Amino acid sequence: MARPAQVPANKRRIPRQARAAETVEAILEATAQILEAGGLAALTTNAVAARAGVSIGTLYQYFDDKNAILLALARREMAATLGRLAREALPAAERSPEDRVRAAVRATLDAFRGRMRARKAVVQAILAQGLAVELVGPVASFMAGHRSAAMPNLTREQVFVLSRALMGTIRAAVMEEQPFLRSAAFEDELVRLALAYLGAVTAPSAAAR
Amino acid sequence: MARPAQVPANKRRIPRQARAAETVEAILEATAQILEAGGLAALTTNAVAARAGVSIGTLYQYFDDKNAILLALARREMAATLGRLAREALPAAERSPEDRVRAAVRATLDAFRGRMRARKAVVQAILAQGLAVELVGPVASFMAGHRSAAMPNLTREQVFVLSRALMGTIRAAVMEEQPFLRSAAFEDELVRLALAYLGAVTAPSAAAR
Amino acid sequence: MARPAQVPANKRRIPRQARAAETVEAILEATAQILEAGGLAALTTNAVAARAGVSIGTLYQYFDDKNAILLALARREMAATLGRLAREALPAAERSPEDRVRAAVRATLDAFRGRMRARKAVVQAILAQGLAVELVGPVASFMAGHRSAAMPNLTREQVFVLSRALMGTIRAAVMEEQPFLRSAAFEDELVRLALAYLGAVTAPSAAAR
Amino acid sequence: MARPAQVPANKRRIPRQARAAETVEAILEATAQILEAGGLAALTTNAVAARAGVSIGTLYQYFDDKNAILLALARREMAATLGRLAREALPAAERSPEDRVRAAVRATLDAFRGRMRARKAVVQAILAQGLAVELVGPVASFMAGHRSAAMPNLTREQVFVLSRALMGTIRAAVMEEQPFLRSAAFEDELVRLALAYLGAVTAPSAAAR
DNA sequence: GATGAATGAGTGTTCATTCAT
DNA sequence: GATGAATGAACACTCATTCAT
Repeated sequence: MARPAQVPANKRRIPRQARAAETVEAILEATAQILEAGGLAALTTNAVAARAGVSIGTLYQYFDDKNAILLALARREMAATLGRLAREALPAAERSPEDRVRAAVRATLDAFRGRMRARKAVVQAILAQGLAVELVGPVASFMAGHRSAAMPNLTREQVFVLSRALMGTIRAAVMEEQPFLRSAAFEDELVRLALAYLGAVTAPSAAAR
Repeated sequence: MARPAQVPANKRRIPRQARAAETVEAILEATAQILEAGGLAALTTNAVAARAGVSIGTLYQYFDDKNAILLALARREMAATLGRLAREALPAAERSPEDRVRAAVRATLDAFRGRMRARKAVVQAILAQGLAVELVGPVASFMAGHRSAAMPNLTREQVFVLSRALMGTIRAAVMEEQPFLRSAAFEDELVRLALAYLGAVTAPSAAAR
Repeated sequence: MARPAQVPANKRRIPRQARAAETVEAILEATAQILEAGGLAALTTNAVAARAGVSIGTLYQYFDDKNAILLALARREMAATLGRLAREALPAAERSPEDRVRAAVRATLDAFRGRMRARKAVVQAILAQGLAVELVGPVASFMAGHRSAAMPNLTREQVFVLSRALMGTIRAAVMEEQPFLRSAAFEDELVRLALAYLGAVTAPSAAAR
Repeated sequence: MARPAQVPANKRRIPRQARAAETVEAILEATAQILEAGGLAALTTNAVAARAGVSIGTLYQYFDDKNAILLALARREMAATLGRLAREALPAAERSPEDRVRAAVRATLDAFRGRMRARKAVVQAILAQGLAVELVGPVASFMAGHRSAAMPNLTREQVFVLSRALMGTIRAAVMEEQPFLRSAAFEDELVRLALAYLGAVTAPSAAAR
């Protein structure tokens, strides 16, 4: 009777009490930890519930299925990356192009420096479901959007190439667990790559078919 | 690298007779077809055996476990890519830098244009096991090795950035099933990216820390 | 029969206040609706509580367990059938035997014509627990009792055969969702069956062992 | 390779070896026993496998799902009933109508005299899925078919009423575990019911609307 | 060598029920 | 009295792998 009218499109419970919010957080944290420790193969619903200190039933009160947990985690991580971008890259907007690019590169690198294996697994799971666009999209459009202010409009392919070249390289470094992931030299090369490509796009002399 | 013969140096039988080689081939082909049709989730050993027209027991006569099949398939695909590189990129070696880069890009693109889903699944499975280095390595070192002939020595990081930027971008296009994967515009941008980066590395004016 | 009041004589609260009675009614109505819409498989206590606009805890304040709800619903439906019989069959008592039989048949058919799926599910659930006697009993004894007034005393077996033949045929029509359930032809045949059997019992020439 | 081409429309294995046939039989027998002992509620796939002395995986090698086991059992029981009908009712064909009806009634009663609870559960399960027509149909059409030789063609409703009145009454006796199920008096009344109805249908004087 | 029947640990998921708030 | 978050036993089902034939 007279429900508070908060019930969303998806049928699962939305936490209204403090305890419930804590539970959701515990589940996501447990998921991240398990991914971190054992990768995607170790991620079972029972394991998540156990590590979250929650019964399996509770887990299903907040998430439709195993996948939904992964998705929620991915969204959370993406939101964190966007936040970092906003915090680090935007303030650099008035400075030189190089500074701006470097800020963006560093924000992305930072995003991957924390829980590598967890991120790896999340990324993997997301890609396996064709949800990449939904989740990577915001980050890419952020990059493109804020660059177009001082730069020629990039084509669809150019935005894609620039964002994926950077993220793909970082991703590879994460996946292959390259030792130089945290080095300044690696960051420098990424910046060089982005600047060079942007320069080539702006002055389209070469590389014409 | 240079393994003695087709199948791993493990305890399982190494096919010495024609029929055995056919069986192995049938299993690998069945695996590729199933991956292509249904992705990694559809790949069960029973399904592979059935499609290969072989009993499940026979399958285990040639492969230690499910993973070994995937690995063998990955090796086969990598070998094909290397072959393409050798065939397409090497003959272009005497021509302009752009031609050489374009040949390499096209060879890599070609490698991904066939069985996208199968490749996607193989790549996914391989990455999930941290075997990327072993398998991607040869391709990367090929690129680096043959470029250094007419080019300044690249640092470890630079080889990594160049190869992974290209492969990562292509990989992303495959994974996200981007419509422009087969377009000339996409190939052009990849070439532009590689040339720009190589140019920046050669003339290291900007982007120095 | 003549139970003191609505709900079982068990340990759970007997509604004494208006609001409580409404709650019980809401729960029963919700149960019927869910059975109607999705059958027995869709009947979960949580679904009932939700549709009744009541918390799951409240539901358990009025019913011992899920089964008790089903039982209460069954009793309610049986009471309705008995009421219909009393209303339709008794007034016909002074008329011809055929009229009386037809009135009884129609009353029974009517009882099944409303919420077929709900009835089906209730009947199913009841039968599954061997409670048929308790619930079908009253109806059967009604038929037998009121017929014996103007008719030779029937043996135990005969009462059983007559009542179950009619109810069993109707039940089968409901369960199999026969299209002619609502047809006049079907009702005619049921009447014919009952009259023929009654006639044969009265004039026991044939069928003697 | 070169499979014997026995593979049926459903994907599950059809037993080709003797051992396999035994396994299927063991599973069906276990199912009947469990139903007999504990009813439908006790029928879990694990219980069936355990009682059959078979692993749960084996069970699923021969049956698509739990339901399929029940269906197979139902079919087996129905086949038994049909066999009994053929054996008992057909030889009586040249004798009096009463003898023929009695033979049919007895065959049906016999069918329910064995494992009452198992039958009860099977019947219940079948009805719950609307498969009644498929399974009861043959028996009903047998009754109708062999009667029409010496008797007026019955309408759809009449065949239904006759067969379901008999089976429904027997079913009720089984479900309610009536003590007279095995008595001669009960059989007599069933015969009387069938004969009376057939007589009334043949001489349609009464029961016209 | 080949077969395929058998295995069983393990998975995701449901839902009746409890009890602290 | 009412709430709804939490519980966890139980379930149906999968699939990599073994081994007697």
